Amino acid sequence: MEEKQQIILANQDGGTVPGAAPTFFVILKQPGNGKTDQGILVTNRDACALATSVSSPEKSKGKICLPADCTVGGITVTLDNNSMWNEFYHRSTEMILTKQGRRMFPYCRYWITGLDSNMKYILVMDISPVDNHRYKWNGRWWEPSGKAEPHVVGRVFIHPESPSTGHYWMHQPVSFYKLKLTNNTLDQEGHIILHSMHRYLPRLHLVPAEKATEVIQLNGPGVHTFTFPQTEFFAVTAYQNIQITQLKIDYNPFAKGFRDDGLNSKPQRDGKQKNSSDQEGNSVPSSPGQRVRLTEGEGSEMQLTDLDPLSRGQETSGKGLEKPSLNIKRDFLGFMDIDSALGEVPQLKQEVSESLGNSFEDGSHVTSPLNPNENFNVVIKEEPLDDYEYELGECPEGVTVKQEETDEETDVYSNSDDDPILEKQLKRHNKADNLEADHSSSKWQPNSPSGVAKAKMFKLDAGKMPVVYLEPCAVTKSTVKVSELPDNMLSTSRKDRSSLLTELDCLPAYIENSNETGFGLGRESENDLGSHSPDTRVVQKYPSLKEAQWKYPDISDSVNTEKLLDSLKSSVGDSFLGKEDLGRKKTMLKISVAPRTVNANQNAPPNVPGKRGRPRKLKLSKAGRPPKNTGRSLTSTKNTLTGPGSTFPDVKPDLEDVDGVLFVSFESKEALDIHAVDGTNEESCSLQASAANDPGCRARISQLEKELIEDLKALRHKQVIHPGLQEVGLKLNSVDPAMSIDLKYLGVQLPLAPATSFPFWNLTGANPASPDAGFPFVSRTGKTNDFTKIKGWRGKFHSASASRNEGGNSEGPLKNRSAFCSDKLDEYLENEGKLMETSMGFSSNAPTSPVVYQLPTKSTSYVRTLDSVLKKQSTISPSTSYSLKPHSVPSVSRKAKSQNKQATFSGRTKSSYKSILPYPVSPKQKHTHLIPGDKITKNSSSTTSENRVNNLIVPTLDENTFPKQISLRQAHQQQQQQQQQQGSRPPGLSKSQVKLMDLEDCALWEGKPRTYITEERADVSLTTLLTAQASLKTKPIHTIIRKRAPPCNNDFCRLGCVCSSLALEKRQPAHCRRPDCMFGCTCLKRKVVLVKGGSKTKHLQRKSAHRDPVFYDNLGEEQKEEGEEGVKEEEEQLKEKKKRKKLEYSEY
DNA sequence: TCTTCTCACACCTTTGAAGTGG
DNA sequence: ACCACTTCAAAGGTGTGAGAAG
Repeated sequence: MEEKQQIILANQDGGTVPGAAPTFFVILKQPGNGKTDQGILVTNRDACALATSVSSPEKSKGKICLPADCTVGGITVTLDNNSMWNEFYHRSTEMILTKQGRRMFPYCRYWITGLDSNMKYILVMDISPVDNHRYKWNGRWWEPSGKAEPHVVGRVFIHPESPSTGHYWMHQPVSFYKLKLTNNTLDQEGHIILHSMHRYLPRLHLVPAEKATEVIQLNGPGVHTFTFPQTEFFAVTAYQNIQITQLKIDYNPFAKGFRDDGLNSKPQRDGKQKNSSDQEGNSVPSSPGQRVRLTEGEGSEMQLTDLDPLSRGQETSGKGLEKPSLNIKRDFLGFMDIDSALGEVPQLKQEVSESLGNSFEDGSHVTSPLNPNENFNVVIKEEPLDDYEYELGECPEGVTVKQEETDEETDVYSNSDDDPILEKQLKRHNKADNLEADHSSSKWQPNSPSGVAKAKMFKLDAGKMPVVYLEPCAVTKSTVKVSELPDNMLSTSRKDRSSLLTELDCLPAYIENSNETGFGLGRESENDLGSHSPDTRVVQKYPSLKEAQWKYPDISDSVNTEKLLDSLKSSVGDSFLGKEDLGRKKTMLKISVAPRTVNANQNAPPNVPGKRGRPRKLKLSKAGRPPKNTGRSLTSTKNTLTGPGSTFPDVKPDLEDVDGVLFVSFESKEALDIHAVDGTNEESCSLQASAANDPGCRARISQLEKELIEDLKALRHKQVIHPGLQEVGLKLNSVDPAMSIDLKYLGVQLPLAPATSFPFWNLTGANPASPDAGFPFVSRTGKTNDFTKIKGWRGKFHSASASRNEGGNSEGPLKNRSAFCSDKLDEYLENEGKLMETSMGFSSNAPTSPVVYQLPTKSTSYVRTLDSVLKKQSTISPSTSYSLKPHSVPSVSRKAKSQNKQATFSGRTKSSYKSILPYPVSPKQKHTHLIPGDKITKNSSSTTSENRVNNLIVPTLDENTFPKQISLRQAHQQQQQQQQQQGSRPPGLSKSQVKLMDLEDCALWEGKPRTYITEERADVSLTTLLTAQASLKTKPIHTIIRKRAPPCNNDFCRLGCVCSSLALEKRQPAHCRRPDCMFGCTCLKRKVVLVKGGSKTKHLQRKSAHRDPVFYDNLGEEQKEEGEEGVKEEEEQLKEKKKRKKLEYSEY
């Protein structure tokens, strides 16, 4: 078959040496500089392989491994993924063409050396037809089948990071993985247009940009072209050779799903590949198992089992195969692993590479003037076969260019004459300065508003070489020569590590959005210019790589190859010459580079290295993810949440003030399970200390544990209702999971009141395993209410539960305990209740005892814990700490910190009252106190002023700062007691604060809520706090407050007096006011507060954000809803009367 | 009828945003 | 506020297989 194939090829190629691989048609060009004997150096093996190469069966190809190096003019380009290419090449590489463009796999990735570190280069890749034939797959190999269709010239791929300095190019692999192939001749995306069932060879053009003028002739001086025969491929729309398919599947990470171990593994496909498998089985291992998969990124060297030793020796690196993934880093690491045995570069090898690289050197185009000393410095990029009839219609841009171009370059283009262009090129080099000025002034103005770099290749006339334009970034209105780029762009810093960035910036055109379709037809747009090769950055991190990167294979084969090629060159070269004469096409590269300052370049957004990913859409909200405005959700959540410090269920902490708020909820079964499993035993342990004072407590705890366990077993969906809620008759089956209900209408106080006041408190509070699942979880930042989204939530919950065993009331052991578990909440509540009980009995002078149970300070807890809050608050000024009574307002700046233990203890209570009174005027303090408000502002989009008004004017008892179960009323009583004992205003309180407290007390005793704001009170507050915001005084805040009944001490109010609520005017429409309905008026349904994110979240958040967490019951909302809000709520209330109020305490 | 091409599909990787926590 | 890290979903790459087109 090989011979047959050779014959076919020879005949088909006509004029070529029989057996000469088309690959060499492209490559070989006998230099006219008298270096003929150095012509193409290819080993016999390679020659034979090449002769039979592309279309020959794998068996013949399998014996060779084409060299990875190609040296031209002292510049060596190494095909980085040579092994993979060879493996594909052995099976006749195929590349899929799609209408939208398909990437190459393997793609071309090179290492380059020998460049001038300071000089800038532009890397251009094009794909040229290997011959003038159309091929077909006969089931075993490719065979010519007719004449090729006209090649669409003018499509090139300019490396997105061009131009960059040689230093940059040499310090990292140059990848062209973004190059896309298409068979859509009308493609406007800038992809390279190929024809299916044709044979192509990629070419790398290295164009010096340092002194290059705007127009660069690709076959001009200084331009080096490198080709690698192994990169030859057949363009197809569907894979013909199953082996190629398998290789692709094996090596391409995106095809992982089709691997044998994958779900999509393709069954053995006989198809067209009738006998090929057998053939290959003998020659080249094609099975994936035999190949080393680099997809795993292990960086292991490819095992070239199918290659002979010589071939192996030619591998540039152990990692010959391109890893399927684009993970450059891994690739790079793989590259690091080089074979030291390969050592230095033999000169002979170099020559071979050079000759390969010079393949198309035209006899007429000799050495590059830039490199007169180089034997092969002149690389002539002629179309391999000029007999192609280039499609004029596909490249009409030339006209456009001419129109745009008014300068001398335009003329050059239009002339498209070899000599004139070359001469001009040379002239430009000689007098670059003059030309630069001219060019810059006359350069074609970028039309792209998006600043996208566009590469255009124009086919001026039939039979003439196209001209490549780099459309400058639209940012710049005038283009400049590459040589005119600021020197600082080449600064040392850039040259080194930052070279990438700077270099990228140097090319204004390269922007990710480069692929504009609107550009002219035939425009050579760099579709992916904007994208950056990921490789680069990785490599830069390893500057030392360069030394190690080079492996020079044994060149023994190359010598033979050279001889062989020498014999071939004459015939081949002649044929090319003849064709070239017919219609030599010159590829000119016009580079229009916008002048940039260094800074501008560095700041160029489009070329951010490492950002090779697609631009991401701005997501307003992700479906599967909590909306970013978590603050709102938090607010809403808090709106319905009842923190331990809240006296009334509906009293929510400020949105921001997560501190001190205990969010106890189970949003998932896992959490519940954890709780159920761990909490039982742990709870008892943790409560030992707290219950130590109460001998009967343990027994009760044990009993409750059992009950809870039974409940867990019995209840559907493992829903466990908090005993406190059970007491009020709440049933889970009547609860809408998506909604929560204002508990105050249920008469439920969470945390529940002390046992003395509420008989069932002990029961509830002591319940170690009481699953307070009804509390929706809110993350620390309030961004999510799904604790499963918290990193390591599982472990943390477990650990938190486990930590319970450490139990005890001591602060230390409990620090790391999570507050998410309801058992902890119960524990906390219990302790708080006891504390309250105790504190109420204490003298007002006695400092508040610390909370027995302390929550984790930080880190392990995902919410701000009470402990952390208290600690934080404990750092408040001594004046606040001195205050013995809980109500003392910390007017003193937090700067003053009390470190004494007593201060810490009292700080908790103190802090709870800190918010009761308006904040001090001090801006700093204000700021500190208003932090919650600020957050609210962020989250709820409320204006700062509004927040401040709400936070300041409304005497807020920040739930966060008042986490304990102590009710405000109780606290106030304590305060009163203290005040009575002290007989004077507490130290640290300003007169205005004291006055406000008095007013508060007055309101209370007048049967109004403590938060009742009289005009006088509002004035005082505003005067004190909002002097700078006089406008806020205008807000009729005081009118919002509704009357509230004083504590009634009625039996039916044991869970919390609802009389005041019922007495409220606002409540009338929402409640029948009948005591029978205190747990939930079915007569007049009260609004339902949405806990979990929903449409109402926003609305509720806003309200809750401004709410006084403690004193505000539902009235708080009403207060907020002055004006429109008030009307709205009225409507809402009426509307929701029909709804059934439900409280969610379910876990799932 | 055959070859070639197109398209939707499932699967996969890549990537950056979002979120958490120190 | 910053950073490191994790998680997630969107975007896009990939080959497949049925069907269309020639």
